[in-house]
This record gives sequence, C-alpha cells and structure tokens, in this order.
Amino acid sequence: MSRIRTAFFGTPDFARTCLEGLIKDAHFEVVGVVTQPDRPAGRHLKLQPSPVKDLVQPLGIPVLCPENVNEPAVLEAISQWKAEVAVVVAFGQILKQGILDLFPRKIVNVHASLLPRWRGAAPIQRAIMAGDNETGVCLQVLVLKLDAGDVLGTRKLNLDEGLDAMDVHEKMKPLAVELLSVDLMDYLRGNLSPIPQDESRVTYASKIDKAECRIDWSRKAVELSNQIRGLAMGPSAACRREGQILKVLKAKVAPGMKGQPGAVVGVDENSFTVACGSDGLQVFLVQPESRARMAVKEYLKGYPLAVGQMLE
RNA sequence: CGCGGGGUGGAGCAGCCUGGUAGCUCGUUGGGCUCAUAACCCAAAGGUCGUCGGUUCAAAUCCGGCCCCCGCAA
Repeated sequence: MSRIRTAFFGTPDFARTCLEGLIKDAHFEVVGVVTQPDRPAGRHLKLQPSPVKDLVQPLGIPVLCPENVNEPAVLEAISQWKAEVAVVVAFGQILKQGILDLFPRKIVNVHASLLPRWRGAAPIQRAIMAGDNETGVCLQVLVLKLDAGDVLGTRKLNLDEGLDAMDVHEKMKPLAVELLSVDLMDYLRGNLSPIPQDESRVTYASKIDKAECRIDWSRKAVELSNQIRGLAMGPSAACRREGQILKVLKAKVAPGMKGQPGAVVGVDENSFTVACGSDGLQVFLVQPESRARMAVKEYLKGYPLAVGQMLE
C-alpha cells in the first residue's frame, strides 16, 4: 500500500493534535509542514516556536515558517515536497489561489463549527456565546472564499452541559482526528460526495474583541453564562471589584435570584452569587488581577465578600 | 532590557509606606456540646516572613544583589 504524500498547514495546539493523528495514521505520509514563524510570547516576549513546529522538528519532517505563505519562493518550496494532498488546520494565514493550485480539489480544512454556521476565526467561542445547543467539527474542501468550501464530513457535539470553550476544544480534538482518518480517506478514494454549503444559513464568527470580555451585570444571567463559557479559552470574561479586574472563569445561572445588577446576593463556602438583569450568576472560579486563578472557596478566604457588596 | 503583581505556619490573604510581641479567614489535631453533623464552643500544634548581604540598639518592614512564581500583552 502506498502512503499518501501529505502536506500540513497549521499552528496552534489544535492543529498539533490533528497533525499527530496524521503522522500516526499509516495511510498518510506527512512530507512537509508549514506553520507560523516563531513569535514573541510568554513573560519576557521570547521567541517561541508554534506547537506544530515543536512537534515536528525533532521528527525530521521538513518545516517552513514563512511570514507569508503565498510568496512564490514558498510555493516553490512546497511544491518540492511533491505532496498529493494538503491538510489545513488553524494555520493563521490566508491561503491564496497559488496554494490552492498546487493541490486541485485536494486541499482540505478542519473547521471547528458546523458549517455553514460560524465561518471564520473564533467558531467555538461564538457558538457558545450565541447559546447554540450543538456545535461540531467539519472537514471542508478549501476554497478561496473563507470557510465556504463543500463539506466532506461532520462530527456533532452537544453543547448543553455547561461546557466551556476549553472543554469543547478538548472534545473536538478526537473528532477532528477522526475526520482526517475516516472522512478524508473516503473522499480521496472517491467514496464520498462533497456537500455544498447552504448559503442562506451562513453566520460569521468574527474574532474576539477585548471589549466583549467586560461583564455587564444588567444583562440576563444566561447570556453572561454563555459569555463566560465562550471566553474561557481566550481572554476570559471579567468584571471589576473596587477597580481591580476580576475574571470570572466558571459560573452558572442561579434562577430566581433578584437584586440590583452587580450586587452580591449570596455567599456560601464554595461560591458567591451576583444579581443580574434577570436571575443571578453563581460564581465558582475566579482570577483576581495579577493573581493565578483560584476556586471561589479559596478566594473568599483572602478577599472576603459580603452580601450587598457591588461588583462593577 | 515589553508592562505590571508577588514569594509571610497546609490554603487564600493582612502586616511593609510611618522598623520594636507573627495577625485574619480557613484547614489540621485534641477536647466539649449534640440523637447527630461538614454546624457551634474551647484548646493546641504548625512559620529560617524566598535567598544572600548591607544599614540599625533592633529588620517581615529600609537599601542592594540573586533565585523562583504569577498576571497582562502578543
């Protein structure tokens, strides 16, 4: 059995998991990887390799880290790999026609939503923030228009168990790997017909803006819960206590709690509850400014809260 | 040299500015109360105050070096 020569484009942790899956899969031979250049990151802004580069470098697989993949020189280097198929997962750069031409109908993308819903940058977060009941992962043929390709396969994920973006991200990993090992193979063998997206159902998942992280206590508790869960992976939702930022990382709706929005209306050993526009929000995990995240149980020992106190 | 916060009994914090008895909320252990308890009452154990040096009669506190941790940002 000859293995399919495969090129991989990806950058963060999620892409790394997908790549690991491909490398372990005997049907594929990963002959080259493209990822984002090392970026300054961490506490002193030292250059850090992407998770994908980190995985692949010790394995001796060729890696390209171009500032812009669409440069002719980069295209040329990629074509040298003589890959038959390309897989793109959270790469972070827009692929233009030049790349697509290297892999006619054989460049596919794993996208973390149920396309055509949530095309774009932050699909997991947007699905949760919008209060969707389900989301998922799908495999699509890459086309020039962002996330608008024919869909090859889908794996659904129920969203209604208080999962936050971090949880969903983790649950999606094995589903993505499955799409690449099963659905992609089916497609390449011609056993699967691509399904065009229904353009009337398209929504866009624009990237998260920091301004969206502010908790507005006058909103409904259920909306705040969605906001908190959706932002759990990125910057996190935050309010202020006496001028200091207080991130809220885990909370649930406390039905029936009433009070002036932002007022603490209940405190017990493991949580505190804040009144919202409707119902209340019971908070379990927080992160004070300049501190590590901590359970509210611990938080209350050092930062006592009393009923009646206001959060902004 | 990206910006900022911090290292104080097992946990989360206060005390530092204005040097002079190691504090708070918990936890742990023992005892009491109780039909009972994760509740309540009493008591106890447990800390080289990150580290090295300096100033001082005296340093958790002031000064300097070093180590470590965290947040923001990207």
